[in-house]
Parts: sequence; structure tokens; C-alpha cells
Amino acid sequence: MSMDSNIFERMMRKNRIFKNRDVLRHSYTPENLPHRRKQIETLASFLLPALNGETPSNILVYGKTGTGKTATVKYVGKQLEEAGRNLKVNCYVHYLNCEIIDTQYRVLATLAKALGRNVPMTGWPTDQVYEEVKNAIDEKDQTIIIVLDEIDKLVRKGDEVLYNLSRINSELKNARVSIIGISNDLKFKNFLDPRVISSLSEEEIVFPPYNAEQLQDILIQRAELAFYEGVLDEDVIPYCAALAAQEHGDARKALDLLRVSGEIAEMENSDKITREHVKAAVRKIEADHVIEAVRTLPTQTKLVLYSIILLHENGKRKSTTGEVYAVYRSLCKRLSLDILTQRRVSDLLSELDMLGIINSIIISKGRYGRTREIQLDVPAKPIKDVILDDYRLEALKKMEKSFRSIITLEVFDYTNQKF
DNA sequence: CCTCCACCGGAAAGCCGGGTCA
DNA sequence: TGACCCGGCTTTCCGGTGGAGG
Repeated sequence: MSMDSNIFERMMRKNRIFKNRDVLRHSYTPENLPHRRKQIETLASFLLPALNGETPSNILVYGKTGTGKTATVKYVGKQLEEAGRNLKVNCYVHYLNCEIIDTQYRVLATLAKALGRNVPMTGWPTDQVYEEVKNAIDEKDQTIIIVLDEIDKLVRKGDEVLYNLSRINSELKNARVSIIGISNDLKFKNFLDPRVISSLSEEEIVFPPYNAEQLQDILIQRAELAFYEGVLDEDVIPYCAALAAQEHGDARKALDLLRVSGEIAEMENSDKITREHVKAAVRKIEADHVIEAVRTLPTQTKLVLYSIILLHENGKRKSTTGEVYAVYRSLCKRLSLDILTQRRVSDLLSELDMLGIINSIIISKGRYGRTREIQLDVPAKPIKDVILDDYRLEALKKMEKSFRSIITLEVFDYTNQKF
């Protein structure tokens, strides 16, 4: 047996790439944030009053994804709490991500929990939870900073919470509250009550995208911690940075690219990461993203998507809502599933569009009406496989042979009805 | 220039499964 | 236990509309 096939030898070589891959993950908050000095200092100066027992202004933080908003706010928040401890001032930061905690009720309930109150995650009237939060905060002389990350996600569901929270100070005797809202959507203010806007955005901080050079600095800093020396080909970092810079200077994307490149190199038992690995990473990230999105779709939506794929495979590269619905309905009947209304299917199609799985535009065919023109935007094969993984749709596998006739029949019937 | 198709998409309301409370 | 509440999904109803064909 040659040395090369010794299992330990191979494993040793496998570990030659990553020293610590976690520093490339989203959850990692670095010790220092390159090119964000100005934002850190501004934010800190806004929060400074908290240490004197005064109320800091409410702050809105803007910037696209991967511009360091969350990392910066968390970093400054940590520093503030630390300073509070040293100076014996009650000063606490509560971080909420509104993408996960995405309703009025849940925001309040989570806050109440963080403040040590026992509130069920569902059940109570919202007002009552608000009272509970208010009382918990006012229990002692303290400053509470509430960070609402992805605040735009919350606004879509009504601004009552924001209205209440932004005026909570007038109802407090002992404590002070200030809110930091983080958003990557500059337009989200349009959905807000003007009063809420003015009170929420007493101060604003904008995070500009990173340029390619700055992204390189970030990557170099992380790569040092993540990889063993000499693993990276010299053009890998500039390449990752350039790719991410093309997409609105997204540092998260850049780090993903670097990590996945490393993982691919590791899998190939290569002891170097090359430009080719980065190219492969681009493809892998894209594909994984779509597959994962499809897998987590509700069954009905999968069936709608499947109908589009069937039409596509049978020579209809572009189909309309009506055609898709006809095929969908016939599949439902055969699977004896409930049939959704066309109105609902129309919404499901918009969702698929937003996920980037299909491409749909609304066109007018004049006399022949207005409809969506739907195209499949991703390779059909892997998507089909994922859909068939759904146990409620397993029966589709046995129907392969009748698909052709479903298509011709349904679409024919459907167009026939119209004339 | 008007019509009228085949849908779009907003609003409202219903249903359901999760939960609490007294 | 029954009276509530919440959120997600769905149905019902309906007014709106770009542009090919008359």
C-alpha cells in the first residue's frame, strides 16, 4: 500500500486548509471592523448620554446587506454595556432581529422575556404585553437600548409597535428607552406614519457599500485567522473581492465565497485554493440557494412550480397564468389534493418570482387579455428532484407517462373554452 | 379611437391551529 | 370549560388595465 492511500495521510492533508472556518461565517463578530471607524464613532457619540442617565436619541441605521451595520451596532452595544458596568450605570442593549421576530406581538413578547417577565409567545392581547414590557423597564433607574434589526420587515405588518415604543418614554418614571432601527431598505419610511418617522429618526447613520479594495482588507484580515499560511493563491482574495464588489459591495457575499472556495478545495484534497475554486464556489452558492428555497416551499407552491416545469419540458418556454393553472388543477385532481383558487395561485406565482425561481412579467396581449408571462429561470432537473422529495407529491413519480397528455389536454381544453 | 379580453391585485372576511385566562 | 387572541393561509368580491383588433 502506497503512502498516498493511507487514510491518516489523507486526513492530515485535508486539514491543511482551514485553521478556523468559523471566522468566515455570518455569526462571527470580528474584533475590529475595517473601514467603519467613522460609523462606530458617530454611533458611540449618539449613545454616550446613556452613561449619564440621559435618554439617547433614537437612531436609524441604513445600508445594504453586508455593509457591516449589524456587526457595528453589536460591537458598539457591547462596548456600551461594558462601560456601563465599569461606571456602575444601568445600561443595557437588547438586540432583536425582526426577520425572525416578525410580528408586533412577538417583538413585545421577546422584549418582555429578555427583561425577565414571563409572557407566553402567543395568547395575550398585545396591549397587555406592552404594559408588561413598560412595567418591567420602569422597575428601576436604567437605560434600555432596543435594537430592531431589519426593521423594515416589521413595518410591513403595521407600525403600532413602533408608534408605542417611540413614545414610551413619556410613560416612564424611572427608566429611559432609546431605539436603534437597522434597515437595508431606504424606502421603508414611506410605509410609516410621519410621526413615527420623525421620532424614530432623530439621528441617522448611513453605511456605504464597501469598494473592492476595502473588501480585500476585510478578507485579508479574516483569511489570516481562517486559513493556514500559503494556502491561498495570491489572486483568490482580489477575485472574491471583485465579485462581491460587483454586487453592491457585500462583505457577507465575499466571505461566503472565500469559505465555500475553501470547502471545495478541501473536498478535492487540494492543498491550495485557486481562482478555479472560487468560480466553482460561485456556481455552488447560486445552486444551493435555489434548491434550498424550493425545498422549503409549501406543497401547493411546489405543485404550481411543477406545473410550470411540465409546460416548460413540453416545449412551452413561456406560459401564462391560465395555462399553469389548468395544468395545476389537473395535477391536483389526480393527486386528490385541495385545489386553490386562481387568485391564490396568482399570488404563489408572484412569490416564486420574488424568489428568483421563475421569471414573470405582466404583458398585454391586446384583445387576448393581460396576464403574466412565466419562464423558468433555473435548471429544471435538480428542482424536479427536490419537489419529488416531498412525500405528499410522491405519486407524481408514477404519473410521468401521462404528463404529455395532461399538457395537451388541459392546455387545449383551456384555450378551447375561450373561443 | 373605442372595446373588451384574461387576467392583476387590493380589501375584507373566514377558517384553522396554536395559545391563554378565569 | 368557553371566551378570547394571534398569525398564516385562503376564498370572495371586485374594480382596474395595456393594447390588438375592430
